[in-house]
Amino acid sequence: MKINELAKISGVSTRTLRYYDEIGLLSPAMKNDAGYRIYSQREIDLLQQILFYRALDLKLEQIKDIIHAPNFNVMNALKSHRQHLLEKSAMIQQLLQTVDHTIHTLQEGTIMSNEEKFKGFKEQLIQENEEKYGEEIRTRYGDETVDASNAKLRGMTEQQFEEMGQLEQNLFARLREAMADGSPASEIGNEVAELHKRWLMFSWKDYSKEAHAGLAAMYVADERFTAYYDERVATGAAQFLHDCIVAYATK
Amino acid sequence: MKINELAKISGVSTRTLRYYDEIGLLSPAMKNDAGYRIYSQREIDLLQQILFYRALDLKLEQIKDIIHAPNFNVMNALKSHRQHLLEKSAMIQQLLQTVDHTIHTLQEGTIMSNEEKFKGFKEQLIQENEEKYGEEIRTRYGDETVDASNAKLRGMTEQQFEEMGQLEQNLFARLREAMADGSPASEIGNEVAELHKRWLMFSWKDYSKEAHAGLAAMYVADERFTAYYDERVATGAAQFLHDCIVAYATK
DNA sequence: TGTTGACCTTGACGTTACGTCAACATTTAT
DNA sequence: ATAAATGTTGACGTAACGTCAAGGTCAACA
Repeated sequence: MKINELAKISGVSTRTLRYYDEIGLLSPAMKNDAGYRIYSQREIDLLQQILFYRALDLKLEQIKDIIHAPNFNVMNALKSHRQHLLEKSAMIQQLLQTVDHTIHTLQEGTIMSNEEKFKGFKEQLIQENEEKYGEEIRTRYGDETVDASNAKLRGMTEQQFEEMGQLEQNLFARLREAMADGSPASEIGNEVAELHKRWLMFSWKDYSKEAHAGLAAMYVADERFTAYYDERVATGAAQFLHDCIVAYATK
Repeated sequence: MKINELAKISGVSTRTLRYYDEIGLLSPAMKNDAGYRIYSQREIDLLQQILFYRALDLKLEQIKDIIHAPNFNVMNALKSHRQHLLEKSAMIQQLLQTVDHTIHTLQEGTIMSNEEKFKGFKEQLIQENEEKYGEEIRTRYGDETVDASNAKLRGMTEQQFEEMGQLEQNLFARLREAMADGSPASEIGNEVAELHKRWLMFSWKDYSKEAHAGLAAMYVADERFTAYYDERVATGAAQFLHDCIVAYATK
């Protein structure tokens, strides 16, 4: 029986059979004068065993031992292989959990575990931006603006990111002060608008007073924006910030 | 920051960093006059993202897209990766089941599923042989005989195995005819004994009339042997076969 | 100033189980 | 006789690095 016949009845490629010969896993019974590999019934049977163990995902080296070592302990080999599979399975379950968590996080913007830290945080912010305001922003300013914004956010360094956070805290504080002061058109109200602009510039590629005022309008029109500031600063903060920005932008 | 520093704070090898540079996944910010790779804060951040995705078992090519393609859909990538993991997990569960089954089969010699086919069938037969008659045969003829028999059976080709099955069918048919004829010492009874001898030779290394007669004695003494023939041929078949063999062996 | 040692570079091989040519020999069919 | 099928060996490619090897660079110390 020549190599092609064996390949056909066994379902493996001729390359595979040559490779098995090369590594000494399955050698032909003989070679004829032309150097052709000639296989006999014995090799068919051996190949069948080989394919059985290969289907269990054992390494060819291991199979070689099982098949050719006269008193090889197959049971031990299988048990250790079983252990190996179990470990692999456990790892995949772990990976699945992490992937699921990441997907969920991207979708819902939930709280991150410490492990996911900084990177996860940035991704979440991008996602939140997109999901919550992406539609409005896209409608108002076009796709390019949003994508560029996300890309810029993505490209931020950790340091820049921290600066952005500090700036926002600063904004919150000044906003509270301005609200206590009473007038959005005051100097402190002006400062609030400027802080907001600087904060915005971390993710905006181009700034315009119109766009700034447009965003401010959303701050009072969209309850999610409103809630964000009202929760973090004080009730009415979103409205007050809006007023500051409008005063600043029309100044 | 030179390559060793980045390697140390990130926990990857310098080889890995050079490789990432080579494939364009993470290039240093610049190279100094000596050709040293110089990394900046930006690369630290990128590397962090890379390692996060790598931990999810994504291919570096995929990570490259995620990190560098400006509007790459991370969500889709993760979802397809999740699917991939699920499939891998299913396969491993499948493998575990097969391995467990194989281990169990080796241990207990239970019935095989069709999947395990020929190879499994041979193993099972050896196992059955051992379990059912191993003790008696070992006692009567010694371990060598049994082990050699099993080894011979194991070394049989599929073709030989089929021949053996056909021979047995033949034996059954002639046995029925001989029983109808009435006398175990007849010519047809003689033929039955010869067929049984040929059948036996598939697993016996050495044949002797004494051993053949000894086995025949077991055919009537041991209910498991008796049942085997009585079920497959006719009631009293084991006894009749015994008589044929004795007549043949003492002829 | 020379030298040592730490650190850097590129280049290349090894890993696993084959797939995929390529160049050439042989067998089989027309 | 010739074309088609089938065989051979040889070599490269795959994924993500580990592991030398040969040689350049840099800071420190005698």
